[in-house]
Amino acid sequence: MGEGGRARIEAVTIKQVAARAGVHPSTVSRALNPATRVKVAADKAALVAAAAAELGYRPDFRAASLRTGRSRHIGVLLPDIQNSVFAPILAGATERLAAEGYAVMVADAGRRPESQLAMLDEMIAHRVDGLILATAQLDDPGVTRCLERDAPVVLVNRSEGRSRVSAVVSDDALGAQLATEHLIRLGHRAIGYLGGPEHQSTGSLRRSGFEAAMALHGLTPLAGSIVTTDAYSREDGRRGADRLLQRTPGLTAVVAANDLLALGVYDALGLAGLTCPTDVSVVGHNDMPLMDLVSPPLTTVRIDHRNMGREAADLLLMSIRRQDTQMRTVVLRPELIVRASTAPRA
Amino acid sequence: MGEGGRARIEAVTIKQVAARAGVHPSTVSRALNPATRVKVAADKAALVAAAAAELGYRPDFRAASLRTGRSRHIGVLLPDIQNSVFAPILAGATERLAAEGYAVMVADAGRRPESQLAMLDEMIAHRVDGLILATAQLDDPGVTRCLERDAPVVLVNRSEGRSRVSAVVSDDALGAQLATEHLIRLGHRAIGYLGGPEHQSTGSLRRSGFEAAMALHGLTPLAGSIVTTDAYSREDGRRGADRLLQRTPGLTAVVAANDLLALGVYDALGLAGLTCPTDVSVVGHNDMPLMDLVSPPLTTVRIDHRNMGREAADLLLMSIRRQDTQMRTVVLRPELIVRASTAPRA
DNA sequence: GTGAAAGCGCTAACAC
DNA sequence: GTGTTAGCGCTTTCAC
Repeated sequence: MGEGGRARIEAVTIKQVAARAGVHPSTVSRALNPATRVKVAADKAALVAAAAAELGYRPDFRAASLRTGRSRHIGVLLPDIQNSVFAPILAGATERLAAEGYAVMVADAGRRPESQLAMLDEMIAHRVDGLILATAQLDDPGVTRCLERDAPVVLVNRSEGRSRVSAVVSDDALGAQLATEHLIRLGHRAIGYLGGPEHQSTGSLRRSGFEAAMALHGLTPLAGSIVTTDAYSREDGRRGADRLLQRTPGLTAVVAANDLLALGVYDALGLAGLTCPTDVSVVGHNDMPLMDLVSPPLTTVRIDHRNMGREAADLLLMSIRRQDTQMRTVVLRPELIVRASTAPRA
Repeated sequence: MGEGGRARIEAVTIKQVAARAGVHPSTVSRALNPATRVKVAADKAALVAAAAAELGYRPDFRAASLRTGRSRHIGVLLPDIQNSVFAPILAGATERLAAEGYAVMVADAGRRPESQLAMLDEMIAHRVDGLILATAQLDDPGVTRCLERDAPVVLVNRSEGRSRVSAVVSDDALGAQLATEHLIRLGHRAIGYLGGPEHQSTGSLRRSGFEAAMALHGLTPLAGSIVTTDAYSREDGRRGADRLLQRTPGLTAVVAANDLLALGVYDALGLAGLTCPTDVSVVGHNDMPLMDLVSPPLTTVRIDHRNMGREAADLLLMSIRRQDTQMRTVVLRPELIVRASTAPRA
């Protein structure tokens, strides 16, 4: 590659195009920008277009950005790229953003707030025009930082406690309620709950949904039948389910706050010599890919994460363009997907 | 947010820091850059650091980039963000890249070469310092474009036919061979092959591996027992397996070029009233997440995709830094993971 | 060791 | 409608 110098992407400048077309650089700029093309004579515009095409000219967005103050970059902060919940969110967001000419900077920020803040600062240093955060906690320092920096920001999947910024989330309480009522309808009474981190909206709201559904049907959770975990992982799910089974032996069903946790319940049941759904019914949350293929196929609550990503991008673009300065929360409706991990109480 | 103007991330400039510290902007630049810090007096450096911290100064990478010619952006082109093979690749790459101070621009480029080229051009317009392509075909126009543009590029997961650029791939032929020999060892003779797209290295090499293994053991594939698909999807897998079962009724085992295709084989077997592994053994390729939980747990070939992403990032960084101008191909060793989808021939 | 000055490639306000 | 000019925020060569 190249002639031995430092590796660098070759660049044709606006000046070279101008020289070739025999016009001034600003005319080239105007001719190439759809918004200002009307200001330039048709024949010159054609000349410019031809010259640009011949030279393979691509405007330098960095330079334009420096001048206009808009980078056409959006930062997306994810807690875990490999968690399959976030892939469709990212896909939905990039779909919308790319269509609008925005480039997407992605960071795998991890679970620790400090590392999340560091990556957020990094993105701000790259002068992104706005941010989509999938990392929010109920009280989130990243949101505070964005507010300080006056950076347009939208939360996705998880919301904040005090609603300081726009967010796109699923109705997590409703989802957990649908899951719980499905079990109640199947005759279950001794229903355990395996929750996620309580400092995240998903963890807290889904638990509320479970409790609300139980109360609504005059049921009181048995002592020790609500367990929360530190993270949404299969391993944490297994450990949590172990505790649940040990503390509350009579359980005939478990509502898990997340599919990964539900798979952990499968693991724990297997280890305890129990069978799902014969001995214990299990419901998950998210409807991750392949949940129809695990054994038994998981009854769960489907969330349209791809659409969630799209909506978040739309909200962010509106806020960047100030078409709408309004803070708003979009709540998507989840759907119960009944499969074979739930059965009538024996 | 803000005082009603257009949304914009507030910026503290080097000038403001200089004014506050009572020094010249160039001194601030030198003091803040680790490489040039030695050139500035310790007391002034401390003054600058304090001023920068107080103001919350973050250098504008775009401006620096314009000046230095290096954007510290890397573009990653994926054919499908939602395919779980690419998430760990992206995670591994961002891990390395972020550690080295590079921001990652990601694009979901789709399967069509035209859209891939368009997104590639977009990234080049953003003046990325280099590119990681997970989209490569055996004859890839994107690679040609990068070469024309003199853009540092590394392929990941899929390689090119003529090796024009560096790549990090799994030994796909070996993987398919391991899978096939495992079946042969179990006594299977009538082994079918369900392949992926032939214009991709994975599709072509895995098929060769299958054929090589068969030949090595004196076996000849039955007529019609090799079928290829247009895409690595569960649905294409089901259709392909239908054809396979119909054309070659006596098959007792199937090597699939990919886990998704293998799951499609499960679907087709179910539809045909056959059972895996009792009637037909199945082997996949990739060891996607959850393949241990599907029913039956899938015997497959594990590839360390996260490490693949890391290695690709490393190779790219070396090429950008010209520490090593060498074109090189890193071939990772895959590993056979035996689970319950394969059994001795009945 | 530090300041002055130029300039990366572009856009936009201004002149004509 | 087109050219001129200035400048976005930074780095880096050149003086001193």
